[in-house]
Amino acid sequence: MSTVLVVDDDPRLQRTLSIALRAHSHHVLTANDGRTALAVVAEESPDVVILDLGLPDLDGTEVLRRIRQTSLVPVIVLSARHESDDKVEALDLGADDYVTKPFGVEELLARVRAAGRRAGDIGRQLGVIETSHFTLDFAERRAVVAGRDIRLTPTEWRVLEALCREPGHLVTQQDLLRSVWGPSYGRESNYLRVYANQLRRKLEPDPAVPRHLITEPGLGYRFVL
Amino acid sequence: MSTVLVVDDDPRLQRTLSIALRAHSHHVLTANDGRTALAVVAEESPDVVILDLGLPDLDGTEVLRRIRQTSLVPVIVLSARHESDDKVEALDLGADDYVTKPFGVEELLARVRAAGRRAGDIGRQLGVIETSHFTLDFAERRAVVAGRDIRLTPTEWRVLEALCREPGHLVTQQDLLRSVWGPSYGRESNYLRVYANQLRRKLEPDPAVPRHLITEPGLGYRFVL
DNA sequence: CCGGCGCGTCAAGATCGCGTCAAGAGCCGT
DNA sequence: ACGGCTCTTGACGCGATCTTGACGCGCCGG
Repeated sequence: MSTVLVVDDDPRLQRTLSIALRAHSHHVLTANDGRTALAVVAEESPDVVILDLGLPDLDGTEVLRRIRQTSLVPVIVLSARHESDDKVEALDLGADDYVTKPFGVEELLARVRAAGRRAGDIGRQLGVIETSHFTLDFAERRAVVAGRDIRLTPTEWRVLEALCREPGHLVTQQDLLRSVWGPSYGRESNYLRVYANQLRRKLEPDPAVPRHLITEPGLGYRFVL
Repeated sequence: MSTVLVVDDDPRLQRTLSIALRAHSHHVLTANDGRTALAVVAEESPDVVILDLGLPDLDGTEVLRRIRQTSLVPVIVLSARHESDDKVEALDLGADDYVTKPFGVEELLARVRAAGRRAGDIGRQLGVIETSHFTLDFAERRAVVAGRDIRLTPTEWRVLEALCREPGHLVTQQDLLRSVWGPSYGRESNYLRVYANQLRRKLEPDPAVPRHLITEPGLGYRFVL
């Protein structure tokens, strides 16, 4: 399914994890120290990294920092229970999750799946969305409506992204506001009405009778292909 | 996913909680004292509030009381004291959960998830309800009756939610009124008759002979599949 | 047979949410 | 500094939705 890099200097733990991960059909890479880990991340670009903070050569947080300089790969940090400061630091540096030892293998597997899923969701670019009337290329930021190139503003693109992540699904006003304008905009405002209007004018065949950008009164909007 | 407000005057605890919550992909807002907390609740309408009772300016219970004057947001109360009086008082004032310090971060995270679920995703838990004649998708707010998409109003959905929580079971008029129109509407009124009527017209094969939305005279209504 | 009670039905008025417009502020490149 | 493009914000009208009151009908007990 996915490639997981296990970074740990304890051969026993490494072995246990490898077996468990392979049993769940992950591809497993291993590294015993920080330098090797960095090399493997660079060479193989794994989908998930499991990183023990207690390493022989480099400090675990240092490894994490360097990984983050070049990669957004999800990192799950392992640490002994008492090193809570490390934990805090690791998460600040961009770890995606932490697990304190001792831990159950099942728990770790669940977190690997979760991390992979989160990354996949983020990484999954919207690519191209096509309807009978217009085409949206999110990667290129190009919109073609009825054969003509149309300019959309940055905010319009972001609204569309939030709506098109799951075509056909309802997106609540709150979700829309938060993913476009940030967490603080949880309440109603004119934004959505104005931008829904704007988008309909630019995209819909007949803005007065929306076919793709559907409003769900009191709830939010739905984008249908 | 959801926005959590952490109200605590201990910077260390605040930091730990923030990091843990962010690691589980919540948005985090913080407040060091009661006044700020009230302002943030009013301005940002978070999805969950974690409230420490020991605050510098206002008494924690007072903060809770004022939050409840304007908002139904789920509140999880933290307290160092083992005094059960506080616990009782807090729960009376409308706290949704109560955690005594010291506590495990995982435990708190679980309670945040639980609180968020109770409050936000009421519809989502119901999933899809299907009968021989119509299908209701509460998450997507879609109703298909005899193969056709039917539009239901927000209040109609809320009534259906209350009815469908336990298909086949009797739901009393009081329960219905309370869960749709709020705690103050314990008394009889026309609401239920009007909306039962409305729903039957939209959903029943023959509104004159209800097969799914059954009246229990003097008691309430029953939804049967 | 009669009267009360509870439910179904209807319709009118009040209210709410959305679409629309436009003015002004902020930002950027020139 | 200037001009153009965006974003923000307030105002307004309209249609959908909610609320409320009135009325009729059937059931049940007196």
